[in-house]
Amino acid sequence: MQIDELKKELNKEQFEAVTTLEGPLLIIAGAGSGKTRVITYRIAHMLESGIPQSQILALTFTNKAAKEMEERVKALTGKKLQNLTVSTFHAFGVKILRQDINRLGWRENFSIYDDVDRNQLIKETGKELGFTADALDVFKIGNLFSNIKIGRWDWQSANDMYKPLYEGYQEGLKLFNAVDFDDLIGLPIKLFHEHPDVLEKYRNRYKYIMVDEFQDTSLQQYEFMHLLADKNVAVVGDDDQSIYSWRGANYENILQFEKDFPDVKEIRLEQNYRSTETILAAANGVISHNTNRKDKSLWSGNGSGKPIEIYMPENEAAEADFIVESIQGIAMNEKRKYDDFGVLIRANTLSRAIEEAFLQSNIPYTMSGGTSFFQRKEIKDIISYLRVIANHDDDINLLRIINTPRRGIGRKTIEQINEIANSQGCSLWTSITALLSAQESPLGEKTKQDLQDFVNLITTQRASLLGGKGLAKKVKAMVEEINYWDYLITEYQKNEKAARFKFLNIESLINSIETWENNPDNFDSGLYAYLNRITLLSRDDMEDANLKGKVNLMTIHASKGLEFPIVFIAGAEEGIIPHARCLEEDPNNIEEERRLFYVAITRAQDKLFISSCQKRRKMQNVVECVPSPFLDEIPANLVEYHQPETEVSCDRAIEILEMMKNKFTI
DNA sequence: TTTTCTATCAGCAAC
DNA sequence: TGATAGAAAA
Repeated sequence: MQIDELKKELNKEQFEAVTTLEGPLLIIAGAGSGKTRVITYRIAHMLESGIPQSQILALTFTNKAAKEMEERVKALTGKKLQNLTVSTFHAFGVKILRQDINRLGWRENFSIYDDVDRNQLIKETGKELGFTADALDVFKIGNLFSNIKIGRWDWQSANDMYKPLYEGYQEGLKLFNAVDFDDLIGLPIKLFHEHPDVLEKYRNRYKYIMVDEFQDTSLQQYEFMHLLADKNVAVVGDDDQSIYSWRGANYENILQFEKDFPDVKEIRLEQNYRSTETILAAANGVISHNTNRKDKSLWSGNGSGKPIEIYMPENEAAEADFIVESIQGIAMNEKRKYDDFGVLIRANTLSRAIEEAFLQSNIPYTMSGGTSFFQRKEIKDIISYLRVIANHDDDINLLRIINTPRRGIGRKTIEQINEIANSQGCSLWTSITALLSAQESPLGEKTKQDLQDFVNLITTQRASLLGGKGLAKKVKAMVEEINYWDYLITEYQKNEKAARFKFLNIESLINSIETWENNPDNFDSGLYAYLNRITLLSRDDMEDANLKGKVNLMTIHASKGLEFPIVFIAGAEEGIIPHARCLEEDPNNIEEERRLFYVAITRAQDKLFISSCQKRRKMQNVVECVPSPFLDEIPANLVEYHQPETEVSCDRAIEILEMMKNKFTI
C-alpha cells in the first residue's frame, strides 16, 4: 500500500503510528480506536518498506489475537507469512525453550503444567513434606508461587513457611521434566542471563518488536521484552483497560517504558470508531471515577444512537428469559444475526441460567472462557495419556491416568511405587519399571501383572503415536484401546446423557486434531508439536467456523479486544461487579473492577443492555441483591430504567408508584 | 486392596 | 452443582 493510500485510510494519529518504524514508540490506544488496525497496517507497512519478515516479532496475549493479526496482515499484503513471528508471550517462550532448555537441565520434550497440574504437584509435594491438610490450601499456595515467580510478590515472614514447599515444588518440576506457565517466561529470562549467546541470537534476529495489550504485561514479561528489544520497539496499550492485575499485570510498565526508553515517541489514539456517542459517554462517565489513570478524551463521530437500557429482573432465571426474548425480538425486527450479540458476565458460574435458557429456546450460542474445553476431565484424561506417552517422567499426568479407566492399581500400590521413587530420586515411571524387573518385589502377582499391562499399553502406544503421520487416527485408536467409552458408561451409570456428552467432547477433540494436522500451514504435525500447542490454548480456538451464527456468551475478561453490535451485561450487581472477593483482598481493587466494567461497556457498538437481578441463587440459598454501584456512575440522561412488572412487593409497588407520579408531575 | 457410596465443602478472572 | 474425602462394601 502506498503512503498516500495509507493517509486516506487512517486518521492523522493512526498514520503517524503506522509510519513510525524506527525508535521506541508508545501508542496509547483508547477503546475502539482502531488499535488492531494500526498494528496490522504497521506490520504491512514494514514489509512493504523492505523489512524482512524474519526481523519482526509481534507479541500478544491470546492466541485469538495472534491469529487475527496474522490473518489481517496476510489479507492486507497478500503475502505468505512464513517467517513473520506473531505469537503470544507464552508460545514464544516455549519456542525459545524448545531450542535451548537443555542448557538449564531440562530435556526438550518437557511437559507444560497448567494450573490444575500445578496444584496437584503442590499437593503431592506438600503431603510428602508433612504439611497438614488445612495448611495445604493449594489454590492459595499455587497463587503465591505464581506471584513469586512473576515478581509481583517477595517472600515475607507471613508465607515463609511455604519456602521449603516451593523448593520441593521446583525440584519436582525438574524431576518430572516439566515447567509451569510462569516458567515459560521465567526460564527464557534465566537462559538469557546465564547464556548471553542465546540472547544475542534473538537480539540479532528480531530488530522490530511490537507488544499488544501492553497494559497487561507483568514485570516478568516486561523484563523479557526489555532484554529482547534494542531500540525499535513499539508497545500498544490502554491503562483504562488493564484488567489482569491478579495475573501480574502492571500498568506502571507504561511509566517504566518511558523511563527505559527516554527518546520514546508517544501517540494517542482517541477517536473511537466502534460505539455510539451514548455508549461512549456512559463508558467515560464510569471510568472518570478512577483516580489513578492517564487522562484522555475519547470521542466518537458515530451519532448518539439509542439509550442504554437497564433492567431489574426478579432473579437469574427471569434475567435469562429477558435476554433470550430481547435477542429473539431484535434478531427478528432488525434482521440481526445471532453472532451480532454478545452476552457478558463477570464470572463463569453466572453462565448456567443463561445457557439453560438458550438451550431451551434453541438459540445457538458459544460459551468461551472458564472451564475451557481443555480443562474438562475427559479431555484432560486423554491429553494426560498423550503427555505421558511423550514424556514418561511426567508424574502428575501419570498419576491421573494410571488407574483411569480403573485397572486395579489403587492407592496402596501407588504409595509403594512412590516410596521407591522418593528413595531413588527418580520418577514414578522409572520406579515402576524397576519394580517390574526386580527379582524380589514387594508387589503381589496380580498388581505386578496390572502394572505390566499398563507399561505395555504406554509403550505400544508410544511406538504408534510417535511414528509417522495420522495423529488423529492414532489417538482414536488409543481411546478405543483403553476402553474409555466403557469407562464413561460405568462412571456415569445414572446419567447416560453426561457420558454421551463427554464422549462427544472426545470426538471433537479428535476432530480438532485432524483439522490441525491437515492444515497446510502446519509444518510439524507430530505429537510433540501438538502437545506444545494445546497447553497454551485456553478459551479460544477449536474452529472459528462454528462461531458463525451463534450468540457469544463469555466473561468480561474473555471479551477484551472484541466488539458486538448488541451487548448484554448480565448480573450487574453489587458483589458480582465489583466482585466481593476482590474488594476483600484489597479495597483499592475497586478501580480495577471499574475498568472491567468499562471494558464491558465499550464492547458495544450500537446498543447496550444491562441487567441487575433483585434476587439471586447463591450456593444453596436465595439472596437479595443490590444493583452495582457502577450503574449510578453512568450519566442518568443516557439511561432508560425498566422496573419489573411482576411480583413486586407491596412496599416496593408504592415506592414505584411514587416515582412514576413524580416523573409525571414535574 | 480396590471400588462404590455418601456426606461435606466451596465456588473470580486466564496464558 | 461438582468435586473430593472418608466410610462401607465387594
